[in-house]
Amino acid sequence: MRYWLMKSEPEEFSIDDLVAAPKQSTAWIGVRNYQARNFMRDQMQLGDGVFFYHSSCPEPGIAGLAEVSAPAYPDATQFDKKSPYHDPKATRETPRWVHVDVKLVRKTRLVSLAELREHQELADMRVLARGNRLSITPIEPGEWKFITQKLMKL
DNA sequence: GCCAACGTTGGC
DNA sequence: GCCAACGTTGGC
Repeated sequence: MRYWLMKSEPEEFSIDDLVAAPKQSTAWIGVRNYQARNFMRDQMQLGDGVFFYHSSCPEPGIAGLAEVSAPAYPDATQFDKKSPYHDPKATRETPRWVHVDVKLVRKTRLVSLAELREHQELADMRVLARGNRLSITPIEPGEWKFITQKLMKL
C-alpha cells in the first residue's frame, strides 16, 4: 500500500468531473513521461491512496482523495492516429504507454500549494520542489497522514 | 505572458 | 555517448 499525488489540469479533468464520472472512476490516460509511467507500471497497486491535485490553474492544490481502482494496462490513445496522445513508435505488440484507473474516495476542501508550503512536515514533498514537473509523485505515509488528518481533519 | 527547470531529440 | 536546441510544464 503506497500513496501518490497525481496532477490533473482542472480545465481538462477536475475533481468535480471525477465526482460526476460513471462509477466516479476515470482512466488516467495521456501520461507520456517515462518516470510517471514507471510509477504506474511498476509500483501502483489496487487500493493505493491518491491525492487528486489541480495544476495549471488559478489555485493549484490538492482537491480530493482517490484510490487506484485498476492496475496499469496499455493506454489505447497511443495507437489512435487522431488522438493528441498518439505515439507513432508504439505498437499493439509492444505498447509503450500504460495507465491505471483511479476512483473517487471523496472530494475535500482545496489544500492549496501555498498552504502545503507552510508546513515543515511536508517540506520533502516532490510537488513542492523547485522545477518539479512530474505529474505523478510518491507521497510518504507520514505526509499522507499529516495532510488527511491535520489539514483536512478527516 | 514570462521564464526556470527539465525531458527529449537528433546531429555529430 | 555527448550536448545543444527545442518543446513542455506549471507556478507566478
